[in-house]
Amino acid sequence: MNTRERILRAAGECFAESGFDGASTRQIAERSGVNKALIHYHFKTKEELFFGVFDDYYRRLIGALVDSLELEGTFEQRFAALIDSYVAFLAANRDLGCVIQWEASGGKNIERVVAQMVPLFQRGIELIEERHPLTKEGDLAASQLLLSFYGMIVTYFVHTPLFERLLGIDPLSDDALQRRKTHLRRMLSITLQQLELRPPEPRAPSPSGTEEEPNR
Amino acid sequence: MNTRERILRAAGECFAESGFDGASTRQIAERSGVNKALIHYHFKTKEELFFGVFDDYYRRLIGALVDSLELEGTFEQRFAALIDSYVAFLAANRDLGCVIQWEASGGKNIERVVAQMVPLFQRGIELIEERHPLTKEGDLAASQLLLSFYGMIVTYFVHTPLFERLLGIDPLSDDALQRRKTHLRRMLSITLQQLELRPPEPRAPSPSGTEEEPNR
DNA sequence: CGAAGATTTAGGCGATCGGTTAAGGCGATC
DNA sequence: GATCGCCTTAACCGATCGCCTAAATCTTCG
Repeated sequence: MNTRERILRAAGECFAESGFDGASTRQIAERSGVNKALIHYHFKTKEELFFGVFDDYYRRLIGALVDSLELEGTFEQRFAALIDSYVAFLAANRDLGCVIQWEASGGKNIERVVAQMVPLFQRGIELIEERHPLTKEGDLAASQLLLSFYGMIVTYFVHTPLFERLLGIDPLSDDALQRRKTHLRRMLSITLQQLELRPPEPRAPSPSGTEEEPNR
Repeated sequence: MNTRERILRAAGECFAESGFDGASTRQIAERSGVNKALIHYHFKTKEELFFGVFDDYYRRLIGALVDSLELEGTFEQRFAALIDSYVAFLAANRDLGCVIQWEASGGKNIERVVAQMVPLFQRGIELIEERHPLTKEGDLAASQLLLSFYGMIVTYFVHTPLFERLLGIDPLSDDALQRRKTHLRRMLSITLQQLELRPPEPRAPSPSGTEEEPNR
């Protein structure tokens, strides 16, 4: 492993543990076993080092997700494959998942997260609405569903240290990961099952609002 | 508002934005409009200031959740009330939600998070298993369900800056919050609906495990 | 009032921060 | 062997960090 990769790897760990401000270049240098000045040689500034970690992460994440999107099968099978890919990727790159969490929650590099995530999310919303027109509005709107499954997945990995003490097991063990995947597939299954039906209990007290936009 | 409270409020904002290491006492002093040395007068160290923010947060959160747990009604109504309480609390205290996120993801104060969260989660698991024996194992285990709803809720608020650009609306507006609550209630409804049935597809190859404990 | 205690202030401490500098190794090319 | 370009090193810079000290100000009460 060359110097640049060793720095990137150590930087990912440090940024995940302490955030951008909290991680110091000296700490990153020490963990990667290189001289401190080498960080500023390979990456001009600490910020560009962060971008290096960040872009490398999204390059690999998007690669993994796109691969799973191209699989054949029913909608549910493809969506389940997407979930599995995300889970597998985060299980192998938890540090980087934490970095995104830091930035998405209001870091100064939020625009860089947005630029990567927005196309992914909008493609997901299109896919869902295309297959299930009921998700264009209502309490199972595609955007709400995506946010929910996104939250179910990432929280499991970001909060791993908490859940480890909570459940008394290692949430990243093969066994626990398999159970989490099975649960998520089941949640997907019962959600899609609802979308095959008309809304069962139209409690919404909006008698006039019955406008419909067929395809727009 | 006295000095101590102003410091606590500003500290919560700074810790949420930059993490424990990234937030500086000078920044906190400036934002709260007090002299820098006053922070070390009212709170001996930066760490104790953090604990002050942290404990104050959990004191109020647990108070809000316990209140909702004492409401009358069906299991679904009480669970929905719990979700609503959590959503309302995070909507009003997003900063502090981010602080917990930082620590739960591996901060140095993880033990303090664990001490507060474990009793809450275990009480939740007990309540679910007591009402729905099916959740004692399988792909809708109570722990998995709690983790999922926890993730659906907290991610919405921690990732608010991301979702704001994603959806083109303010996720903390009354309208958006109401829609999120409605969605979460619907997700709860269709999940509990599954628990009223025998597992529809008993793929689990455990034919012997049919023990039942009626009330215990 | 005046003593006593609580609160607030300016200023400075050593340590660490991100980043720079100038001087080496070191292999490839001529 | 000399030269060049890439990589690495120790030493150092000004700025900022958490924290402390001593004096000033405010509050309380006999």
